[in-house]
Amino acid sequence: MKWDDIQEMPCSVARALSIVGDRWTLLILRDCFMGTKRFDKFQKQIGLSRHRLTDRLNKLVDYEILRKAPYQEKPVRHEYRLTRKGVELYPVLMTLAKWGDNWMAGEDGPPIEYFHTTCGHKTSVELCCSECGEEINPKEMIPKMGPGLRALSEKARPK
Amino acid sequence: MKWDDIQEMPCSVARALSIVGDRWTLLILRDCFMGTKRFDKFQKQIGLSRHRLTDRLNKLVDYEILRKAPYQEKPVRHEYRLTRKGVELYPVLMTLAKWGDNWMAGEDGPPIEYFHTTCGHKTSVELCCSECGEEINPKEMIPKMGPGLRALSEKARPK
DNA sequence: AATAGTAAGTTCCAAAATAGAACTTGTAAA
DNA sequence: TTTACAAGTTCTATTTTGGAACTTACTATT
Repeated sequence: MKWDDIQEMPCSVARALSIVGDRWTLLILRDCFMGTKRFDKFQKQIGLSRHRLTDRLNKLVDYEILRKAPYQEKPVRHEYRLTRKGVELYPVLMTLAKWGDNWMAGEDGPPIEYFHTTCGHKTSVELCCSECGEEINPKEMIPKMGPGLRALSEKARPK
Repeated sequence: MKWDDIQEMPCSVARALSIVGDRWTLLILRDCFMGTKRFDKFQKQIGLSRHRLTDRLNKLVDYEILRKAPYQEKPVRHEYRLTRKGVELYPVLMTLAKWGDNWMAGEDGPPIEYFHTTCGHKTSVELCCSECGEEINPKEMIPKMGPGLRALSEKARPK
């Protein structure tokens, strides 16, 4: 199985990972959420090769997760900004960060803490049900075949 | 920057990605949450090479995200089960799935839908503040230096 | 006018990671 | 005796990556 084939899987996790599931992309997006916008900043903060960075940024632009916006003429220079599609990856990064805080932080504690300006408290994120608002326990979630899968299986045996 | 160095970064996202940030690991864990436990099942469902699968499963066992449990003697066969540390990656997978549903599903709609047995509704997941319960908007979250980073900067200039 | 600096890349090559197929081990069933 | 199964291991060709040097288009400094 080649990496590009992952995108064809009828699975939203696989499809998402086909874009962000490599070594660097989520680190680039983490930096975006911290305000980084320019090529050199990404390169210094993340420490990946310029070659790879070019690649990844282009891919993110192709998929409309970032967009290039000129910030000067002569010579033209662009910065990379999150689109709405990109901003909506925030929960992925925050849940990763929370897991890292809980399981990888060592005895010094988490490197970063978060404050929720809306309520004024030091906070952490929780995954909640959109309907009842309760925190989600994996055992209480039942996956069922959705329209995407049904459409596929109908194409497979067309009557 | 080599991939193994990522783990040393004072960033919980980077540390988490040093374990789960490769092409296959999160797909393996997705299958775990769907109930897959055995080598051959993983291999067939994901389509990665046996070699890679061996590697990734061992890594997940080393990091105590999965553990091996014997399910027969003669010959001894093991299955792979999520530990608590592993189960706590559920929010990462669900936020990825939600993003994939929203942005990668095509016109047939999401392949899988979820039902929350606790409240009985078809649901999707939301990221909420642990303190006030409101849904989180990235702009309302302020990152501040935490104890992990402070400890580091004190080691850097000892007095 | 010459030199250095900056931002955003591109080119090149050696090294590392991967895919896919074949092989191995221990066992049971036909 | 042959076939099948589960869970790997070994092998080689291919792909991806890291890192350093180079490029382009400008601005600032000497």
